[in-house]
Amino acid sequence: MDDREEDINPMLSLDVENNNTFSSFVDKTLMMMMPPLTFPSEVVAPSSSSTSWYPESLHAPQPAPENDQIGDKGKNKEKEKRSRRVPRIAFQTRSDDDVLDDGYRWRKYGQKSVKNNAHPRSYYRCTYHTCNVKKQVQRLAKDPNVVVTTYEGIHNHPCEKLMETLNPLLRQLQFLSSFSNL
DNA sequence: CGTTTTTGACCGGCGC
DNA sequence: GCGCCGGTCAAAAACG
Repeated sequence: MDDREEDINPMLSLDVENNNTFSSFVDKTLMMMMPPLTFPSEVVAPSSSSTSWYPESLHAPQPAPENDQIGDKGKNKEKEKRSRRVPRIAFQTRSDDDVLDDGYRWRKYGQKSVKNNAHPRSYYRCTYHTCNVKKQVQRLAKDPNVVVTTYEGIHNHPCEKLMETLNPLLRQLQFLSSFSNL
């Protein structure tokens, strides 16, 4: 059961310019709308790989990574260890605030300094019991005004805040539609 | 008093 | 093997 292909959605990044504009609104709305999807837990569960899941652009500036040709010196194993990479999404936001409110509740579980970066990187995990979606937040070494938030995994539960705002509306809808039943 | 943050320890992968 | 690096754990502190 291990060799499900995971190369779906390797990396997607958006750039959001201003924090107080429509694009910011779209950003947040996107974040709130994504989760209502439900997945079998095994899709979200195993994140055992400790390989870096950060976009290359966030690592120390290094020369172009050649091609996919990896060390073919001698016998290249070609084992292609198929690191079960979980879909990751990175958001860049120009903001003074490190934590943008995406509607979920997160518990911080670590913070590390980043090489070549004055600002640390913070690690968060979704607090919902069976949901181990993770995200990390850091500032760009160059241009510390930009906050990069990288999400890993897909929430297997609805977003509380979404429901909070949605419930009154649904109630209202229900109420209004009750008239058409008469 | 339950939950979250802080922070050094710990651990696995990788390059030398 | 050794040390660096990135990621996680967990105990204690902080918080509300």
